[in-house]
Amino acid sequence: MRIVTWNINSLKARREHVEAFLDDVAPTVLCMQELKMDDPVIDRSIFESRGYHLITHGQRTYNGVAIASRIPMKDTIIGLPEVEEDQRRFTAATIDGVRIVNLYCPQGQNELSDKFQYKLRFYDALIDWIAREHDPAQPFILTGDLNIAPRAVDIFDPEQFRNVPSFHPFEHERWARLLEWGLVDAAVEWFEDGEYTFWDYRGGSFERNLGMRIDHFLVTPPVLARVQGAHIHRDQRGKERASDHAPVELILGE
DNA sequence: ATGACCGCCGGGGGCGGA
Repeated sequence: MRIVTWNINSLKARREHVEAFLDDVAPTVLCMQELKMDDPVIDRSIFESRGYHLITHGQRTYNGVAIASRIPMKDTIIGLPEVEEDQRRFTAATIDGVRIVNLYCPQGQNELSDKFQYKLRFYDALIDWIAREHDPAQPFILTGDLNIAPRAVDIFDPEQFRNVPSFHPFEHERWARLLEWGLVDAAVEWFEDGEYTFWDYRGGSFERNLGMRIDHFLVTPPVLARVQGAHIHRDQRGKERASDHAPVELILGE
């Protein structure tokens, strides 16, 4: 099973790139974030014509998440109100016996912003829900645009981002709690330092590799034992009209 | 090199993103 997470930054703007990715890479599961469309205007045929099942939790202008899967999805959750607070950021499904949670976590703007408080509440509610409803001994994947660079090597200038959202100690405290519960950063060991998943549109960040690793796969030990590799589809970020995020792929064996 | 880019809505700039 090959699982990809990709913040596509508007399905409308990225339609052709998504279609080409499905045709060329053909992942088993594609978790998407920032669709920026309401459910009724999402063209499901993009996915269904290629043999994918689809669950969507769309939202106009901002946010919006979806999962496309070649394998039928069970026990789907479309939004978790106590976590999202009316912003559409959460989908979950069980695929081939693996519980997959696809998230678009808040960014936080700056540490004095109400949006940063919302980000911290989002993580607190998420951690409570995971601990209450799940068991680290079972196969579980938390993926998506988590908007946290966990280590100094996961961000191009950790000094500049000291106490800035994406690399803030309060976020690292939440990250540590996820790991304490039993999750493991499954992709990182397959990457070199300085391999990122996001580059800002401004200032030629991609050409200069001024990026961050903020799109992740956090998995429980039964999933970790199946990991055969991970790959950042960096070529996607170099295309014309690219998303500012690259797709990240996790490869699982039987 | 985050005032410097991109997508959104709406039909002009302002907001959000990270």
